Amino acid sequence: MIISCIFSFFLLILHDFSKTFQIEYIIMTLATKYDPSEIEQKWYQYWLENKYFHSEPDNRQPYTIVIPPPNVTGVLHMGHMLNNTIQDILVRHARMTGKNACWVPGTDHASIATEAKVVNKLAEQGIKKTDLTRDEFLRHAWDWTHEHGGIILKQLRKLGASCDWDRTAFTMDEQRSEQVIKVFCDLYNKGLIYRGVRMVNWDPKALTALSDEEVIFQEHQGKLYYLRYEVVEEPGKYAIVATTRPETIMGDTAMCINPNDLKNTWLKGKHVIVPLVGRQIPVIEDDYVDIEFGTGCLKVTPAHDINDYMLGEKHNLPSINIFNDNGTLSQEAGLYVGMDRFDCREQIEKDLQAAGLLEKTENYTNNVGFSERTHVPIEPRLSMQWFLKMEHLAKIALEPVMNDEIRFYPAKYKNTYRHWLENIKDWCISRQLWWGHRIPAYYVADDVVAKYKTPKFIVAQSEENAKQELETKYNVPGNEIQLTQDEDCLDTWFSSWLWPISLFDGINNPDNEQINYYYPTTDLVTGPDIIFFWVARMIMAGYEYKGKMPFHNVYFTGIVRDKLGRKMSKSLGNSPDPLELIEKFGADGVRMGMMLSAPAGNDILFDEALCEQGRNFNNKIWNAFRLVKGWEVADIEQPQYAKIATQWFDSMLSQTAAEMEDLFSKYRLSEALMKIYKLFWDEFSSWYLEIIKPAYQQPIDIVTYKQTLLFFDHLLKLLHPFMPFITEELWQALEERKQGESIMIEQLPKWNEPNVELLKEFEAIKELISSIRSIRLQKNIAQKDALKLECVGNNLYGKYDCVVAKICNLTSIDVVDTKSDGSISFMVGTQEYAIPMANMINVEEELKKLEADLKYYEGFLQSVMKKLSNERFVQNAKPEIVANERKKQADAESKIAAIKENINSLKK
RNA sequence: GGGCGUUUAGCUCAGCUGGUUCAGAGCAUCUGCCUUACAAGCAGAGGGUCGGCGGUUCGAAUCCGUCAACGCCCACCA
Repeated sequence: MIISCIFSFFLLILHDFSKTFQIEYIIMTLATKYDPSEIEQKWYQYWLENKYFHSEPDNRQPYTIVIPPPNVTGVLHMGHMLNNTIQDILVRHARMTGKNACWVPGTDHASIATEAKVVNKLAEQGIKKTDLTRDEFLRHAWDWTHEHGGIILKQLRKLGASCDWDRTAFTMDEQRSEQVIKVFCDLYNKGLIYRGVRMVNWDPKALTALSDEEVIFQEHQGKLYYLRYEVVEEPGKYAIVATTRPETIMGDTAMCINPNDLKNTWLKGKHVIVPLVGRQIPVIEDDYVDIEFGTGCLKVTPAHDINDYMLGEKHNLPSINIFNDNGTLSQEAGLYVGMDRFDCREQIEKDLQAAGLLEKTENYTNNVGFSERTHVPIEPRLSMQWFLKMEHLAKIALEPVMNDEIRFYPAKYKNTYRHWLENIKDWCISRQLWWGHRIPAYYVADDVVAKYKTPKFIVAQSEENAKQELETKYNVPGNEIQLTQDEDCLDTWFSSWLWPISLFDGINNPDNEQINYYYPTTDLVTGPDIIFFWVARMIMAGYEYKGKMPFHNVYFTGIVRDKLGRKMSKSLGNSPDPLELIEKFGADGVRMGMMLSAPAGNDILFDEALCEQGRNFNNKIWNAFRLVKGWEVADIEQPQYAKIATQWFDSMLSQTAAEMEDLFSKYRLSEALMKIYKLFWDEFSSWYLEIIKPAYQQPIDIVTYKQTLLFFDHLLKLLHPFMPFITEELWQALEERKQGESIMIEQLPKWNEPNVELLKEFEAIKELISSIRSIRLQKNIAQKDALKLECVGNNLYGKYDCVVAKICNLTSIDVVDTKSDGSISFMVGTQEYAIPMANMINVEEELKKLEADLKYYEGFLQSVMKKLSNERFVQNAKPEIVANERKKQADAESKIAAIKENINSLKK
């Protein structure tokens, strides 16, 4: 075998040198560093031109993702990068495994956020929203949307996102709007939507009601104020009330004590005077009051606190609304009129102090609700709003997630989901905003209501329909009908929850080909922060309107944080600009950086170093390509080492591909990426290519070459979903390609059955080679100085000799009974090897090493023996475990014997 | 106040139903190399009582209990 290796080596040397220049030319034309900038642009354009992203129903299995629509006027941030990288990987992978993949992009009108942006922009131009009519304002908003809308989608293209852009939708485009309105009417007709006065979360900055989900509770360092309320019936005596909000005393309509509170019994049936205000209010009793808190006296302000509101209802208290909608004090307050609520708090503290009505203050931390969008403290407020009853919808949405019909990755969010659904309250769906879907309720003039006994309003898909209904159902003559549409618009999420259906026109046109083919969608990739806002509600809408789940799987990404674990934020300045990153490391590099540490559900600690690792990997691939394409090919016999290497790598590739497929099915994408990373870098580049690499200026045999190109092709395909650009560039250059070919529409190959025995043996060979390299390093023997290898007793891995000889520059590999004097020996498994080292070994050093080895193995043997001599172990453990221990024992014993022999021979 | 989760090498994380894939991976570190694909690289090496304590078991990173630290979600205590 060695002879045949050497023989082919001579053949190589004898080969014609004339083509050397050509080889060097090819290598020179490719830079040593991969430069992604032009390449990315070029291939994205190519993909678009060839419409590879576009999908239409056919007879293949569909694979569908709907994008979580980013805000229409938003810009790309790191969260989007992560989220969309994952989606693109899934979509590209699906495309390459025979599915008809469709990734539908779009944007969200983001009612409150966009309206705020437009208001700000107008303010910069000196225009106040209140000076504009609704139509005028909306015109500005649309202008703004057209100007900035879709920037974010353009940015996604830089990332390589393979969205079907022909399907780009907007939550407020005509088709989507029509469906939203239709659903509203339908739910109203089903009795699930109602209108009423309720305590809601009021955002005094955006001037709108919010849903419970849009309120974020945060700890807030405040004060607890102890106020003195003089008792009417006992002048000069005071009841002390502890409150965090002294500015609401103008709204007090009672003081409440717990009937079982002995220390406050004296207040029963009495009245107290509200400080500063001077108004008398009754003392009422209710179990709700916590005797231990403060003084046990609670001021009751039914208009401005949800609990006080409930007390007010129960005890029939009047309600005084002391705030305007913007959070300033109203006329009804009587005092501090027009002052902001927080200024008022400060002022009232001073005034109470001055009046001697402030007993004391204490530092106090409490939970304050803030608006998710405007970040101002929420004001609980009584107002007329539209609500959606949730009981029925929650019921139909719970089971499918709990029984894994819809799978959550990671599954821990099932608990969160269940808890929310089981404690759900009705959804406040009206917003006092203009930018959004206007509520399709049409108010009938009062006289008409009286005259024709019509309802006060008609809910209908259009004004026209409402009129018709009045005419036909209530016999109102058309010329008497004057309708005014409700001023409010709908919560943004009331359109988002239809997204997987409305994108395929499934509400308007419930039996169309598109919805029938693409729905239910396959995967949803989103953040756990919108599990209630969006995920749960889409599931509700899915079952309510399609009778089916909206998606089969939900992949929850983590939050992107900086490497110190802090959330990325503008104020911290720790959020890199994604486009700059792409410029610096290439889209493929950044994609890899995102994926390297992004297991589902874990927050990712983003570090530029990860993108650098991604870029370095690109470079590695690039250079491997340069090497392979730089070879000159000759029609010569395939060397044995190359034959073995190709067999081995074929198995390695098949095995890894299978493992990757398994990881994909579990949504463990970062692990799949790590698999292919190691396969390419370690197994392919460091082992395979190094083994088959012809000597300098020698050609490679055609069989090995072709096989290598095939391997390269397969590796690129496995890599493509993660790194679409470089893989396309190299795949196109790998062989002659026709116009219209692309790696992204190629299918993954059918893999061979891996040869497990071969893989196992090859690992031993790697260990052998590493050991020899290690000896070279220790003994400072250059690679060019050839060595001999002796196999003591026998040669277990003889068929790989040509590989070892080539890589390690060995002149011979011989089986010997006793190794040469002055040789260094080592073991690979149970096989002992020796390298003759004429005069080069340091006996003392070797002895030291051997003795350390001996000590280790003796200790190891001892622990094995301890187990084996334990009767209970031998009795209870599974037989194969016991057998394994016995094998360990035998191996250890033979190693110990070999080491002892070595020591003895060295000591001679 | 309730619920969930996390704690394994310097960092980020894998370790399924307890025993050779059990102490792993990538990065970082250290040593030697500008070796003719790649210094954005090559070769080699060193790092951990698996958060603490207790229990179950022949055997525990893995199961149970408990404590601690951190994180997330939910909740109307002024």
